[in-house]
Amino acid sequence: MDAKRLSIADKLLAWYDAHRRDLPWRAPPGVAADPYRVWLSEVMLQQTTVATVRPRFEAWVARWPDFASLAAAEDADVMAAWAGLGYYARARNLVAAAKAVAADHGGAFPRTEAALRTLPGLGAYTAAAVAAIAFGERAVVVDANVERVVSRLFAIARPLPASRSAIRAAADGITPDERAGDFAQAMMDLGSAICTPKLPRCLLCPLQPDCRAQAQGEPDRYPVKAAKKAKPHRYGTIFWVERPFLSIVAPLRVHPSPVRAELVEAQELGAPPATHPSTSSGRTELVDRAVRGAREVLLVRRPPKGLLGGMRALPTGPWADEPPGLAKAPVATDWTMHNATVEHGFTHFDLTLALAVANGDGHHPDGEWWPLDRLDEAGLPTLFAKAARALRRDE
DNA sequence: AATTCGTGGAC
DNA sequence: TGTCCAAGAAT
Repeated sequence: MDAKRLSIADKLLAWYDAHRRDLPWRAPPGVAADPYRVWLSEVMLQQTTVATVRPRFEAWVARWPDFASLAAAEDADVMAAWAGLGYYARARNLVAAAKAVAADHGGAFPRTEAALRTLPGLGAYTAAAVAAIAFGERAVVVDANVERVVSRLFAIARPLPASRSAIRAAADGITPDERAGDFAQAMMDLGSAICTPKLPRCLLCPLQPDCRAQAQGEPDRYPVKAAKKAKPHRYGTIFWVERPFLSIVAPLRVHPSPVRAELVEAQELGAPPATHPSTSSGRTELVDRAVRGAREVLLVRRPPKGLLGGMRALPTGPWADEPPGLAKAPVATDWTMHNATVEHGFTHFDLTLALAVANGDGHHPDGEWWPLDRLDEAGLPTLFAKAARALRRDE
């Protein structure tokens, strides 16, 4: 058999049949994929590693197994479930897309790349990937793996992102009419296991004879990338306001926390309170919490768009080029500056946070008093989880 | 076209 | 230790 007669797609698909990864969102060979799982996994995997996604995907589908259940979910629950995964617009768009499917498509998920592309959170890559993997449509699927593999195969020297159109054209040229979904996943498995960014394993590569970069001797020179900008450093303050779980009742009627509201209401009605969403045993636990002097911390909901948009959070002041101190503190009170600071790196800037601590009570706009011993259930982005950890450690 | 969106792991 | 990077999208 003349290897030259086999197309790149043929060789890659043969390699895939022998070496494909077993992933929870992948149907076994010959079995139709579940579009919901394909879509969810593709969104989770945007700029996120398989190792990070795998357990989060399992937990997610156990809680929301299909489009209908997700469309009916509470926004706060969905955002909390996404906490720690980053790029939180993905979670907002996930719910919006699930609702759009229910409202505009009669509950049926679109099956073509063009129709998928109209859903929020489905861009060029994800629409093509879902169309190919879930529905068998021939679509040109270009992610960072494909960019790397293709730029090496054809030794595309122009730097990214200017080379995108050439890479796409080259990917189109090797995408088969049949098994386009397997081909896309094969490219990604190859990029993950063989055609890696550094130290590619060319000796194991089924496409080695076809690879111009390998022939040139320095495959890891591709893809060439434009120089990146320097990251600015910014400063901010996190405000930690704490109060006893149950002190006095008077202010609570006006500005109750969910837990307190239920307790007060139950006292008025002479009935047991409903179980708080974050508790499991109703009045017993509420009373126990009060008796043992449990404490609560003030949380807020960040604005729906922008950095950490829509997420539950600790109150913060502005980000600035210099430490902003107590600017925009949520309450006028005596603050104690904590010794340690929290360092956090975002994609486009690094942040140093000071920690201001105070005792407080009463009303805060959009505020929510949260039981300290259940803070892990609040769904805080990593930045705030770090701050809570730093304060906890020192108590 | 260039920015703005998180986070954790590999090296 | 800092740098790079990951199944990108929206604006």
